[in-house]
Amino acid sequence: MMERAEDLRLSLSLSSPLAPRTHHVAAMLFHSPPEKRFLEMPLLPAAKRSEVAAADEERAGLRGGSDEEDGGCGIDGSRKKLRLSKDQSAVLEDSFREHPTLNPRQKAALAQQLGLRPRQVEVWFQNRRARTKLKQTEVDCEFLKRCCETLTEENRRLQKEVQELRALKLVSPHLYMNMSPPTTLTMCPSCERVSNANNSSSAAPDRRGAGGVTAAGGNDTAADGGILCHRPIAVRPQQS
DNA sequence: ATATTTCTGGAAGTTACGTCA
DNA sequence: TGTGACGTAACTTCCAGAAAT
Repeated sequence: MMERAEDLRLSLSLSSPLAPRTHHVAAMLFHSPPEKRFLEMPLLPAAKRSEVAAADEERAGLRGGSDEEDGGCGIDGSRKKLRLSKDQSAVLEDSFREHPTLNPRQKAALAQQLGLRPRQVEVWFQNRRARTKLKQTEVDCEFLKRCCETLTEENRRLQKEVQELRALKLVSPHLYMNMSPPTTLTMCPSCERVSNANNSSSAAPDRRGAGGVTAAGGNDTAADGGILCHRPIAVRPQQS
């Protein structure tokens, strides 16, 4: 069904330029036998090189026996990067949707099915998880940005309301005391509990007691421009 | 049963290649 | 034709949990 990896690499340069850019297969540095890799990474400390050699030997068991000769590095040690075919990408995507992480058995089966080395399948899944996470982070970031904008706007509106009430209190205290309380419903941004200024025993209980605070009392709610948490913003003026 | 070492696999970050505008 | 941006395969390093000693 699938071409062998060698064939894919062979067909790389012949592949259609219209093919999606996501379809790559890499001929990896990892392909090279350990001795060759040491020549290719002279800057690696000796201790590190033996570590890599150990890892190579360890992983060799996972690889097919024909991997030695198809190392992806040129004579100059440069990496070659090849494309996955459409079919390979589709299969990998399907598999990823089913289970974003693979156990060794699944990895080996998938590798065999696609004509890739298990290591390539492993890398593809690692990168795919990273891309998914990055995308999700972007989405979350966008969502939080919108939340922030909404709250900023709400805060601005409430501050204006407080200013108006203060002004009213100064100009006509009698009217201020007799006015019906604001009907604004307020949601705490952190706990999302809604409080109704007309009902102090609303969904968000005010732990500071029944008295509440006056809008002009210099409390630490919207009047100060702070974050509103568990505190009703619009409160009934205290009756004297 | 507990402590230490080794192994294993994933996340995060980086490098480098191939493609396209 | 050269170049920079971009996507992504492959790599390195670090870490946590499991397995072995």
